[in-house]
Amino acid sequence: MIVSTKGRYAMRVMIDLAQHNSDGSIPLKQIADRQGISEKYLEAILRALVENNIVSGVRGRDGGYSLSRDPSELTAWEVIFAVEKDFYAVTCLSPGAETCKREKECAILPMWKEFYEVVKDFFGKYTIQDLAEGIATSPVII
Amino acid sequence: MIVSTKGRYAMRVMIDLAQHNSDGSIPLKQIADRQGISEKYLEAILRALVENNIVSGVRGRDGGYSLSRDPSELTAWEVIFAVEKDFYAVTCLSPGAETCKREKECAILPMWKEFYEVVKDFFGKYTIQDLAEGIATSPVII
DNA sequence: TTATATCCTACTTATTAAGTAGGATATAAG
DNA sequence: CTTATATCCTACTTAATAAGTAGGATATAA
Repeated sequence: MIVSTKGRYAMRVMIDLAQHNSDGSIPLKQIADRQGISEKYLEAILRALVENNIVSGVRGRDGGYSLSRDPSELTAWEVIFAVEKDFYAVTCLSPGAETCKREKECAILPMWKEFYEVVKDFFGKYTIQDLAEGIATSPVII
Repeated sequence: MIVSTKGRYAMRVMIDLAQHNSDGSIPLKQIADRQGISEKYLEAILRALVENNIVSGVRGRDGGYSLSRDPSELTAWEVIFAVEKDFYAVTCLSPGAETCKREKECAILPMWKEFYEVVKDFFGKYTIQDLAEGIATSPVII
């Protein structure tokens, strides 16, 4: 599977938060109940989103989570990239990877590089607002 | 990582076979040596390719592997899809998945569906011949 | 002070990726 | 018909990641 449960859940949480964007901070428990996701697992996902400045968390009574920017300013790419482990095409392109000896003569590396850009652009063009409003159906699909 | 070592190796094997396409059947050992990949691991990858009618294997003396079609008729998509476990966007779209209860009201499913098509089209437009000839650099990358 | 939250560290378990071992089967040549 | 050379096939092992859990520290409004 290209996108794991973590990425999938993260997207659902974002849509959920967007749909309750005017309600102030939403407690984790509420989201978990609505989405049918384990509280503890959701907590880990939300932490990754907080660390990447995608949502902001407020502690204590009346606390909870909310989008850190307007949903029209947040893209699916940011969300997926924040929670998926190494969302690069191949290991060769991961920042942590040691430089490959075959790199210069590698006939396929340009394809992998382009693929990363294509994926980034694809998810980058979907804003959370679009998705929350249900405008995900694209004319590209036949 | 979106594409695993298996998919990466499979692509390298295909390029290798394309570059030795006129030499008849190429023994596994030769490919493994050239590509620096473990023989036994390569064997598993080649089996998947054989099962998907992408390469054909000939047993016995003077045996080996060769492309089952002209490299211009083989795409990166076929190769990657054959060796990667479940190369779908999300579990919801895997043929083995039970039908999701939220499917009708799911705001994100159309995006996942479109993503699968985008990935398929992207790798589908690269033929093994293109890659073997080193025509992978695309004007799309800046 | 207390109830309600998020934050943080450290686990456990399941699944997949990655790699290995050894024998069965086919085939061309001597 | 024997032998060397291959692929085929089943079944492992080990490492890494995904998925989920537990429990306490910290912050905050009433």
